[in-house]
This record gives sequence, structure tokens and C-alpha cells, in this order.
Amino acid sequence: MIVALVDCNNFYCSCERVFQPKLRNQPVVVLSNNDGCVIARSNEAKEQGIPMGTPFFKYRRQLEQEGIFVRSSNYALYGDMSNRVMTALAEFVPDLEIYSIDECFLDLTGMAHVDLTDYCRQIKAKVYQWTGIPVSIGIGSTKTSAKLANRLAKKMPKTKGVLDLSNAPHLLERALEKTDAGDVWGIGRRWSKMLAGRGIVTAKDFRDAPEGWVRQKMGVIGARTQLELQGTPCIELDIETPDKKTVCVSRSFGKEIEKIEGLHDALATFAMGGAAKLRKLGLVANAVNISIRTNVHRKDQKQHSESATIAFPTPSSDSLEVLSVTLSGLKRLFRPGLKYKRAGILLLDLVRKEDASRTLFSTPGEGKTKNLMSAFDDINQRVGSGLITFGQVRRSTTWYMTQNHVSPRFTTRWDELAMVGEPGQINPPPLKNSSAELIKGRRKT
DNA sequence: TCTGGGGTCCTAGGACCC
DNA sequence: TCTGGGGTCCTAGGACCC
Repeated sequence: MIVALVDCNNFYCSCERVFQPKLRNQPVVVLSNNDGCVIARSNEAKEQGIPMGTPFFKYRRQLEQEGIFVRSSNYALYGDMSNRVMTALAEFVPDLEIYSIDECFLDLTGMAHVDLTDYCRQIKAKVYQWTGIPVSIGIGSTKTSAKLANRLAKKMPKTKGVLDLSNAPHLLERALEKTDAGDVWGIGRRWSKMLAGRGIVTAKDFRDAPEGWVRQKMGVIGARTQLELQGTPCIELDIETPDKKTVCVSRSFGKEIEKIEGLHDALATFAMGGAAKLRKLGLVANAVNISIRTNVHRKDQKQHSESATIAFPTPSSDSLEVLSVTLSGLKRLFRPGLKYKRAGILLLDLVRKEDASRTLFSTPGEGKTKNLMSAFDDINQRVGSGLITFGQVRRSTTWYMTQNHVSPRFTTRWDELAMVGEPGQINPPPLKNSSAELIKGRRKT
């Protein structure tokens, strides 16, 4: 096996920069939903010591003082840019596995006759030319070593963003020595702490640790990771994207919610979103799990967290059915007098619509609601998602996320396209209140 | 005051079956 | 005192990933 891992550099920040050139070469951070945590940083922001994953409020002062640009997350933009990158990669390699929104494994087995470093440099240059997104590429004889190579390609300027460890034992040895065990793909915080307690600090230490012990302490996952570092592939490329087994829609709220109506509005919206997602994937769910939870960070408040799983009579992706089951679940779970901060639905036991078991009287995804649902999806697809919905889904604002720094959806909304002013200059629409304006605009249509 | 969201896989233990 | 053996299925929880 020879496999390359293509990983977009600081992906969310890079997406923001494509259409906002003033952000280039400047420190930028992107926040999670609700403007909660820092989840992406440009290199400049990393250099200024902004850590990953920390709460925004703790760093707000520093970010302002140092003039660091802040953006709320904009998944419509990132998702579309991701598609563009993956489409570009598919021009070069037939067999690829889209691993996450910003990562892709390429199967280079059988290309041993070409200079892989050279070839990957070309890929990197074309992806940048076509999409504006910079990527790094690591090559290895297993997925785990490709990951390792990628990490070093990013860190070491002299690699110019491409590092091949697939046929370079000396380099691989040095790479393993330089990498912390905890930075190996598959070794998280818990295990790296456990390993450090045994004096296993570097990736090389881990590779050379007694195999029986690794198997016993870290299960088959740990054993596989170790074998992969030794050069034995244990994790295959998933070229065919396997069907999802669950679909989850959940959110923390901008503020705490005490009344059942607020939770009703949020969960109704999640149910609509989840059902639409199922239909888009051609799947149906056998059951839905509804969960609500108070604010886990407020130790001073009474805590409650509960979920209920309810099966559908027949597997379903029908919005009305998901909606009514979800709302009946809420009634069961809700307790007055508590301050809820988060809710969600998890659609589970998913199967392909055509594989779903049917009953004497109905076939999943067929019947009288089928036309209604496809008309529904069609309208929302053309005019903007959420334009039409059901009466039970009130458009309440009590639970909305806080997003104070969101940029336009440059590539997926006509009314948010980048504006070209003076030659060579791009003026995005004002950032403040853009969502409020949008709702107005939508009503006009 | 303010702490994300969406996934997968594995394991242990209990319930249940013959 | 001694108390079978071999399974499957389900669930909760823990680990990991981005």
C-alpha cells in the first residue's frame, strides 16, 4: 500500500481568506457554534499563542487587543469549498477516500514508478490554483504513517508541504523519533498519558513497545496502530463511502430555556433538518433518540440530562412522522423548573430506503407522503432551505445560536456573492446583522 | 455572563436462549 | 461442600477522530 493524505491547511481560516483577501497573512481565528470555542487558527494566530479549543470569552480581550480577526463558523461556505477541493483531487487519482471535511486519502499504490513527491507537488499547486485552498500532503506505506508524514510536511518548511515517508526508512525513523506518541493518529489524550507513565513518550517508543502489552492495555485499536507504524497496513482505504449509521442534529442554545415551548421549537427544527438529511442520503431510520440537557458548566444549577429512544412503526424519513415522534419524546422528558441549554435528536438504525423492511400495509419512503416530501424538498432546495415548513415548527428565536461574526455564504447564496469593486478589490457585504437582513430578503421572494 | 457538533468502533456486562 | 456450557443480542460507556 502506498497512500497519501491531503490535508487542507487551517481549513476554515483558509476558506474565509479566499473571498476576504484582507485576511491573508493576518492572524485569523474561527469560532465554533454559539461563538463558543476557537476551533481554527491561522498560522499567525497560532504564533500569537491562541490555543485550540479554548473558550472564546477567555481570549476575547487578547484577540481584540492584538487585532486578530474573528469569524463565526460558516458551514455553508466550508462545505462547498470542501467539495471543490475533493473534486479537484479526483482529477488526479481515481481511488480516494474523503475522510473529513478537510482531509482526503489518495491511493497511490501502483504509482511507484513516478516520483511521488513531484506528483504530489503538482496536485498541491493545482488545488491551490483551482480553489484557493492551500494543502499539505504526506505519503506513507500505511494510513497512520501518511498521517505522520502529513504532520511533518506542515511543520517543516523545507518540505514545502509535501513529505514522502513511504520508501525512506531513515527519514521514517527520524520522523518517529521527533513525533510525540500522543500525536500519532489513534492515540488520544487518555492513552498518551497512560503511555507516558510507562516511559513511552515518542512514536518510536510506541512502535517498539511490547506488542502483547499494547494489545492488553489498548485493545485491538492500539494494536492496529502499532502495526501500522511498523509498516503493516491494518486500516484499508474506504473508497466506497459507507452509508451512515446515525444522523445527529443537536445544538447548544444561545441562552438557557426554561419553558417547554422553547424546546419544542428547537427540537421541531432539528426533526425537520434530520428528516431532510435522511431523504437526501436515501436512508430511512428505524428509531429516533431525543435528548435534552441542562448547562453542564453551571455546577451551581440543578443538573438534568435525559434521553429517550422511540421506534417508528415502520422505518421512516418522513418529516411529519419524525416531528411527531420527537415532540412526543419531549413531553416525556421535559421537567419544569430546569434551565435547559442543549437538545438534540439522533436518528438511528439507518438503512437504505430500498432495503428497509416493509409491512403488509406500507413501504418505507413510499405512499401518500412521498410526493409531499419531494415537493417540499424541491421548494426548499430552490428557494432557500427553511422557506416552507409545517405549522408545528414555529420560527422562534429563543434558542438560536449566537453568531456575531459570521461572514457571507459567498458560494451558495446569490444574495451573498462577493462584490467586485475597484479592480483587484473584493468588498464583502457588511458582516453585522447579516442573518436578520436575510430573513427579510427571503420573505420578499 | 460566555465552554461545539457530528461521527465511528470496541468492550464489558447483563439478559436471555437452549 | 458440591451448583453446566455455550451461545447471541443489546446497551452503556469509553476511547478515538475531525
